[in-house]
Amino acid sequence: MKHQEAAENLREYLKNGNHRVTPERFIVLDAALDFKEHFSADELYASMKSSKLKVSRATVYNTLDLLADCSLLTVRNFGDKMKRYESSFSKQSHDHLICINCGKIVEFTSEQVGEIYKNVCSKLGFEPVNYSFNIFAKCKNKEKCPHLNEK
Amino acid sequence: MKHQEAAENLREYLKNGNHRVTPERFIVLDAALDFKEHFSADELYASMKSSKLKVSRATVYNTLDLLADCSLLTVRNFGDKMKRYESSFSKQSHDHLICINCGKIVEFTSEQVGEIYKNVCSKLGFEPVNYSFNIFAKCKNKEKCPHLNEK
DNA sequence: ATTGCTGCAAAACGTTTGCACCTAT
DNA sequence: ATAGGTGCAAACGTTTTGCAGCAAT
Repeated sequence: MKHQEAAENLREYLKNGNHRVTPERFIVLDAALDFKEHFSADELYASMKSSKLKVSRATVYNTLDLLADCSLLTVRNFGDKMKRYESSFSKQSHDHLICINCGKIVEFTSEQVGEIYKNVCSKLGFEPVNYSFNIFAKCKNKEKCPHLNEK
Repeated sequence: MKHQEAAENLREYLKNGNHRVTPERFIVLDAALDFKEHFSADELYASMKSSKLKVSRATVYNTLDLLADCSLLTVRNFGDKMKRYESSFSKQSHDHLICINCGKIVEFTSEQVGEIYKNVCSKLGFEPVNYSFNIFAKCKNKEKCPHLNEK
């Protein structure tokens, strides 16, 4: 258990929610928090598989939902068909710019967006839950795009 | 051909891009622009089918991509697995708030978001292409959510 | 005549589900 | 003892693809 604090949070959440405290859930948590950057459920599953961590695909998917529910992971949607997850720890809140040449994801922060988010909710009479702000853009010199030839 | 101006744009785009000017493409265009609000590819296909418009599913999917490429349609992604499209005409640019109780989509406008979008791109050295700003929220009184029992 | 487009069905893809077994409570 | 979770494979829903025939150029 590399991520003690997160594990404590998870344990708490499980107990309060009539969920069982199973070893698989902590294995997935550890693997997810180890994953640098954003990952999809299947990427995590594949990575765990190759690390000989024996948790089924269904459990990985289920557990990721759970970890998102208890805010240990944040869900991201970059316009393709896969959900992405990222650790909620160790990083201030941020948004994403996706390069449409190469798929590279650049993170940026803007406090203003968070304010707009709250203002819109209060103006429309909704309780804020979450928001997603993604920018799609391309390098100004297409040829220079550092990742253009990666995929 | 109900949407003359759009059809002209499409014809232009097709000719410039080594695409053929086929009747199917204009049928899909018309149906798409007739569709109020946001729609998925399959919703449009189903609706066209029940209107006896005989265009295959593959052609609907291909044509929607094409129409998005030439900016007659705008692509939206609301965090579920389906892409949504909407007419780029007749509406000022806007963003979306999605009710997580009922799925209802509320549109709002904020000029500030557009500015942030451009600023971030120029600061990071990217050419702006597009952005998506989605707010996920819920009605303050869950019981009152007008669409809660719809699905 | 060429080559891109269409329609159809089949495949692909990420994700969810059904079910029998297991295990935390 | 009993929900709830797990693993596996099969199903799912959306989208893409392969291919033979067709039609715009």
